[in-house]
Amino acid sequence: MGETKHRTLTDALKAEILSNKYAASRAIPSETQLSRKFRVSRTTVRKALDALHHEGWIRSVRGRGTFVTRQGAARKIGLVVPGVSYSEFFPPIVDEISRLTRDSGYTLLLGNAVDRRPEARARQTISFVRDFAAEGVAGVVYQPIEMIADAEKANRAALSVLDAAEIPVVIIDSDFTKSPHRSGYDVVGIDNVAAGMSAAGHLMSLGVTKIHFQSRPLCSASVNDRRSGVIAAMSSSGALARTFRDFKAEPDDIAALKAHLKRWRPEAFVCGNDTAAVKLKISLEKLGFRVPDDIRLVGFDDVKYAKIVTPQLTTVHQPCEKIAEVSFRRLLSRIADPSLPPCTITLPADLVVRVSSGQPMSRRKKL
Amino acid sequence: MGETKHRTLTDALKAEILSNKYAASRAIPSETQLSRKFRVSRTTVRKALDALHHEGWIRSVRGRGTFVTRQGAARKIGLVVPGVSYSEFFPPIVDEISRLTRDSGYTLLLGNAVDRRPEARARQTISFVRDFAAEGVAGVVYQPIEMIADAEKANRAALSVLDAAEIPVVIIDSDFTKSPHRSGYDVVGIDNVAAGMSAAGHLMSLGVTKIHFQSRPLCSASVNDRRSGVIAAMSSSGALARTFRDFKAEPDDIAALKAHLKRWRPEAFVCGNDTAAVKLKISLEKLGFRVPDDIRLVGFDDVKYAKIVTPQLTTVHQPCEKIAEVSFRRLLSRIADPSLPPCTITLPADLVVRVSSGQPMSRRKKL
DNA sequence: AACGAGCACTTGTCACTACAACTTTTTCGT
DNA sequence: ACGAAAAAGTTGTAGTGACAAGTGCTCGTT
Repeated sequence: MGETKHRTLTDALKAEILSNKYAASRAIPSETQLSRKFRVSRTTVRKALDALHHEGWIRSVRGRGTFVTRQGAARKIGLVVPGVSYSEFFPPIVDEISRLTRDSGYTLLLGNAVDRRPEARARQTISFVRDFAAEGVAGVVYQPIEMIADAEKANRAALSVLDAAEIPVVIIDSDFTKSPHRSGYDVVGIDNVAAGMSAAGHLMSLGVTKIHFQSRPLCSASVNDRRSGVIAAMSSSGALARTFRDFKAEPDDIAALKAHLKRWRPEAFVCGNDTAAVKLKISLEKLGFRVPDDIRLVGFDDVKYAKIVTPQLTTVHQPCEKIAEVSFRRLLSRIADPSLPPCTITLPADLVVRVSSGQPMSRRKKL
Repeated sequence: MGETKHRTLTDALKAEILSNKYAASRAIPSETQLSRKFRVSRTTVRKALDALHHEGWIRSVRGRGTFVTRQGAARKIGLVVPGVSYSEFFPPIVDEISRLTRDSGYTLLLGNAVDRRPEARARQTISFVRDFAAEGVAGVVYQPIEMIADAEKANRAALSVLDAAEIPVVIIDSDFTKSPHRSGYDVVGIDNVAAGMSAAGHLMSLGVTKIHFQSRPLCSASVNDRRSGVIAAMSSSGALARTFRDFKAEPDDIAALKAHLKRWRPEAFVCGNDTAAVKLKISLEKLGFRVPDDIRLVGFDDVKYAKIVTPQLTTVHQPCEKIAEVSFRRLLSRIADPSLPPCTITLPADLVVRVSSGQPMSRRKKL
């Protein structure tokens, strides 16, 4: 089969549309004009146009002409991430979304805020979003701004620009509003509450009772949900609920850690994420505590170095590629039908048991 | 435009395919035969076949002929619900899914287990599922069996029949496994943890501290998640977590209720669902407690009579139509691409504040 | 100046023809 | 009797021609 006339014509027209040759308000050349220009019959032209119509690039009106649709004109997708290099969560997501956009005939615009200071990243994010709206992207995959004082306000400000231009948005990782509130956008990520329950449930099954949760002062909604999951798991076994404590501090704040350990004597820390868990391990060792013999640790995300550090980190795996795939598909669906009800899509997050969570209590006592 | 020749031919062929006129292994009549039979040109026949091909009913092989696809042959959807009449949750879902299946050219097979005894409903469900598999349905929307001792095992048994036949399944309402575990199927429902947080958060904002959670001894995973949400919300304001108590009993178990009230003196009950809340209200009144003056109540689901009973019930609204719509769309997606990763889709569930949750504490004390 | 008829142009539908690419069946030569 | 070639059938591609249905503009009449 290979290259047929109508197929080459389809591709040629796609390329012309992508290069903004045709304004959205004006009609593209008529079927007879196209048949003359490309030296094919009108039948062939119609077959090519049918294909484009089916893929949502154009729409035709009898008597008036054929027009490029909004989606067709702006076959670009924006991806907003606050600093690819600052987390191991994003590189695979960027890779996967790049692949998917290319496969679907879209162009990817990457807005990667790279400033070290979170406030500057917030400002950068807003300027990216403005650019995307000006470029007329068909949709945006958005990772919320975190680690600043009024994160929700900053995210609202950025997304209101896209709302004004009626550009669909899918949020990845987790919503920027604190549970149980919702932002009203689609969200794709893992079930952080369930992840927290898995982490705590594992420790409890080992016989651990005094489980504390470490999180940084300005933490994201996902970390809050993980904390909720830990509490929910512990309270499901009655009395255990009373042994929960928060350790809300930077993981390398040695003084705060020392005071916390002395006062509450935790048996295990569940940390907001793997990065914090590794830092906390270093802090604990500085204070003379060994992991997992004296204090057990569990993290979240399953970053690359989680199985390289000593001891290997027990953590909850974050399926980045699948999150990217699902969020992109969802964005395409929403571009096709903006009236879809906003929903949260969560993917399974499996606990990966390694060394840092330790052995069962009874066995340890025997040694 | 109206009825064109190719459109009537498309519909005629669809009807013929639906009536099992053509075996999947044999080719349907050739284009020239169809053009003679329907007295139209081959151009028109091809246009009709193109449409059917695009909708996934048929596939053609050059030189051999045109064949009905698996999906085309089995354009039936199964809907399994354990007793439409026993809950206000299901009638709107059945209505909506009936409408959507019709609109999409599918036939709906309804498996409605109607026995009063839950164990009998479980057996009925399995026989429905067998019938569906024998009929060769393209997919099943499944509401898990509840209220029996080993519900998870029963659900697994029913769904394994569909797995063996490689029939896609979407579960509505909530998974049949206890959090944080997942069954591995798609799930469409509300975020029950967030709903529980909303309910408790509302009571806390009124100044209530002693919030208890009522649930029946054999409750579903969704009720467990709601309970987790209540606990999570209460523990986020520190000391409050210690005032939580479970009241795990039938809502019309007066003796148990009396003992619970005397021992713990709750200020409010969050109930597993609206039905239980209304029953609990009656029990409370029998014991001389008024709602909301002595005890506040919050339910879940926002059933029809929630705003008819006295006092009107504060509850969390369950968006049944949207759940039906989203689950059906998801099933179609999964039929089209069975390799999609299984995910949980949750929709927003808004708190509806009415009378049963009472006034703010301070104002009440003034009166 | 306002209005309407007509004209030029658009897309949508339909028919017929021709051939290419491929598969299955039949026929014919060995 | 067997195998290869031919024939007959299938879908896929491409062209031509015709008319229907709808839009927008022009020109001429009132």
